[in-house]
Parts: sequence; C-alpha cells; structure tokens
Amino acid sequence: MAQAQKITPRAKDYSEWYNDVIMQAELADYSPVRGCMVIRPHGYRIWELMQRALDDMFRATGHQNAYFPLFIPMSFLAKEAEHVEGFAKEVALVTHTRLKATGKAGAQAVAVDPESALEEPLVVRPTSETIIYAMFAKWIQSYRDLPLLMNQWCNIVRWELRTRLFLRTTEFLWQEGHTAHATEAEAEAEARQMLAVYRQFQEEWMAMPVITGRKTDSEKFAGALRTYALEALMQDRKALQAGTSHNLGQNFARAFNVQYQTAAGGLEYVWNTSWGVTTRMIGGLVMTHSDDNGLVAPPKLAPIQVVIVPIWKSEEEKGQVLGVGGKVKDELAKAGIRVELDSRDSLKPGAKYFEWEAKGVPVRLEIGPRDVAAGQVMTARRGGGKAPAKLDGLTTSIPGALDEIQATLFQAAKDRREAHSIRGATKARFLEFMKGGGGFAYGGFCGSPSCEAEIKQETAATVRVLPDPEFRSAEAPRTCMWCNKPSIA
RNA sequence: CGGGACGUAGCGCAGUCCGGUAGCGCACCUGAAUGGGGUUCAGGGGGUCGCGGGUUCAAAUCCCGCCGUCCCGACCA
Repeated sequence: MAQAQKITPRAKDYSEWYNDVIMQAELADYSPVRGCMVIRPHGYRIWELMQRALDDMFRATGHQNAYFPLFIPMSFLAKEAEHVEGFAKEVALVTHTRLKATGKAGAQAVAVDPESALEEPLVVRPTSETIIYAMFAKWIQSYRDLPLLMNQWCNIVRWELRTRLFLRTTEFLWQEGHTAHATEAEAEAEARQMLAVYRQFQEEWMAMPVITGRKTDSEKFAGALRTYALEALMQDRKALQAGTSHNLGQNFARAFNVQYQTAAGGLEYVWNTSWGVTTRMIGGLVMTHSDDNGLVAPPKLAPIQVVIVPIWKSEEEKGQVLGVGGKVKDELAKAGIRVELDSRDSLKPGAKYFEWEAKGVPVRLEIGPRDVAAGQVMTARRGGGKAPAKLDGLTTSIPGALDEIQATLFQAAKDRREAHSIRGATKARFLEFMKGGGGFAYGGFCGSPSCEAEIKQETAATVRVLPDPEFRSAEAPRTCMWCNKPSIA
C-alpha cells in the first residue's frame, strides 16, 4: 500500500483533490510517457465491471463485438473532409519501421533508420470510422446484410495538448459501436437508442444523473450529421461530457463506398451510426461521488463491495476472529458479493479503515472478540453510520444495504446537481448565476454560432445540449436568453 | 504557442536572499511491544541537489545557457 496521506479538501483545490483521490485509491498512476496513464488493478477492475454491464446491454440490443486494426493508412483519414479536419491536429503517426545502432553512448545509441521509411505513414487510430467502414464496404452487398451492428473495445490515441488522469489522456480505452442501416430513420433510431442505453448505464450503474440531448454544430463529431451527448454535473460545478452517439448520415458511406442493393434492385448508400464511452467515465465516477476521505464507489461498480476487518489482541483471539471472518467471507462470496478479508498483521484496525475508505469500499464489517461472543458484526457504511448486525442474517442484510447505498448515492448526486441548476434562465439571471459559480442553466437558445461564441467568451459557459423539439415542453422558453430571437430549444 | 510557478531521497517539502559536512515529514527495511478510528520506541537503507558551463580556496546556494514539469488559456471523449 502506498503512503496514505491526507487528501486535499475539495473546497481548496479541486484538481488537486481529484488527483489525490485517484492516487490514494490506487486507481491509476502517471506513466513515463507524457500524457499517458497507467491504470492500476483497482481502477482496471472498475473498467472491467463497466465493460461487463455495457456488453450485456449491447448484446441485448443486437450488437456483436469485433476487432479492427490499431493502424489506419493515412489516406483513409482524407476521404471524409470534415473528419480529417477534426482529427488532423492530434494524430500519432508511424513513419518508420526500424532503428539502427549508431555506436554512440547513452540515449544516442540508437537512431531511426532512414531507409525504413514507410511509403504511406500509418495513423494510430484516433477513432475507427474509416477503417471499419472500409471493411463494411466489403461485407455489405444487399439489404439482407442490414442492419450491421458492431462494437469494438480498444485503445485509441489522440495527441491532446493538455491531459488529466482519466478525463483526457493521450491514449485511452473505450468502446466504439458502429452500425450500418438501410434508412435514415433506422439510423436515427439506433443513435437515440444507444444514447438511452448509456443513460441507463450511467444512472443505474454509476449512480450518476445525466441530461441528454443534441450537440450544436460547433461541438458535433467531425463527419457526423447529428451528435447526441450525455452531460453530468461534477462537484466543482463543471459539466462532463460522459458519452456521445452520432448519426453519421451517409457521409462515411459515400467516402468509403458502402452501398447495398435494395429489394427493388436499386443501389443505395447505407446510413451509419457510431457511439462510444471511455475510461473518462471512471473520472466522472470519482468526481460525482467521492469526498475528502477518498473514493466513494457505487456498490454496483465497486471492485470490493465489502471488506472485513478483524480485530484481535492475543493469538487466541486472532484465531477466533479470523475463523469467523473467513466464514463470513465465504458466505458473502457465495451470495455473489465481492468481499475481501483484511487479515494483515502489520496495521492497526484504524489504519485499515482509512485505507479501505480511500479505496471506496461501500461496506466494512468489523469483527472483534466482543462480536464473536455476541454472534454479531459491526457494519460501517462508507458514507457514515455504524450498526451491529446478526451474523446469520448477513447474506440478506448486506445485499439490501448495498442496494440502499446505490440508491442514496444517485439521489445525493441528483440533489447536488439540482442545487446548482437554474431553469427558465434570462440573460441577467444567467450572468449572475455564472458569477456565483455556475452549474446547469436551462434556457432558450436561438442556435446561432455567434450567440454560442459570445456566451462562451463572456461567461466561460458552453452550450452543452439542445433538447429535441419533440421533447420540448409547453413551458419551455420561446426566445433566446441571449439575443431574444426565437428559441430552437 | 501565449501568461504564471516550480525542479533537492519513492512522495511532499525546508535549505537558496546572506556560498562553508545535504536535512525534515511520510513511505520503505529490522526488532520489540501495541491492537474496537491513522500505534510507539529503538536501529537502518536510500540523494550525480534537472543538465551544461562560468565565478570562487569552496556552489543546492551567485552568474550565463539549455532541458523538463505543473497550473491558467486555445484543442478534446
């Protein structure tokens, strides 16, 4: 275990607090490569739990996993005009395939062999639309081949200027779904369906409330017709884009010649969608729930849901409490609970409490000689509250407690978000709101890029999402809060 | 690339103004006691003071150059 030092309070420096929580929960570490991150076992376990839940949801909606290459020929990026513009500034390139010894010492002992230059450089995928649709073109012949519903779990590289653990790293892990459909309506339905899947996952599993909607043109995915996104409010009152789903129209189908023959015999371009969520969600999880004692993990995604801390003085007591602790562990594990028995002899119980709290374990069971005698354990919840519990009822009381914690975390996050939200914002109220720290402001917006840019310039606020007109309620504002022209949202 | 700060042990830092044996806290190793909310005592290991040059009897400290990192902006899942 690394040094468990006091975590910087959230109120003092949010970025520092965020880094402290991650380091002390042992979720990740900085790597020797600038901008890259090492995900440690505790953090990776969260990702595995996320993967498993999402995979089930993807499969239930008819999608299959596949894997496409890491390298993309540079010319592929050039085929879709907006796409290349969007990613040109942040790609890593492979240009050579060999090194050679120079005979010099130290760092100069090897150099790039100029004779090994590739005829066409390879791009390390910043996203896989191009290479996937190049394959789709081979696989799709007839309307009978549609819809084609695929997903891949992989790593991608975007050479970002500034990086932050989990939120924006040079290399990151994600999932990217790619589909091809016969009609625009089908593609639109797919893009929205996957947005709904993400919402369900983020609210039910991550206990992170989100708002969804369409992105403005300035924030839409490079090459998409429409981009939908999920937005969550973090504890520093800043928005986090937690996932996106794009209706790509026929842009990539035309660029990669993905055509199918219709039942009537004609030739048509397919309609594509792509959608993805990333390890950024782990950052979102940290910023949504954690406190000044460290990580708070929602039970459904907690790598360890229950930790048992035995307490003893003599060797005799040690044997007793470890015996009971071992039995409790086996029973809970058999009931499907992720449980750990901390039998280390090198730390006092109090030190163990702090350590497991920093790692976000939702429930702690303390078992000492007094508990063994009384046939009970002390239960302590991560959010506070200690109570004794009967030994023989644990397999029902613990799952109940975990469900309750999950629900409480979601409600608390929602309450926090609403405490920093205003509805029906006017320009004056909005300016005042932003001066007071901001949050989510709901208001009318005309949709013009100039208003959007002005708002950003003057208040540092960004337009996060536009609700669809069809979801627009009767009391929705009719005019732009900034310029008073008719509102589109 | 523009603005600011900083580089001294694994981490966090003091020492720099005013040159004179490289220090503190945490972590790590050994031993003993301790054990229901960060345990104590004793002993121990670990540093080309970012790099290069200059001044000086003597440089972490003064001077010059370079490199790197972090924070704020532009970019972004």
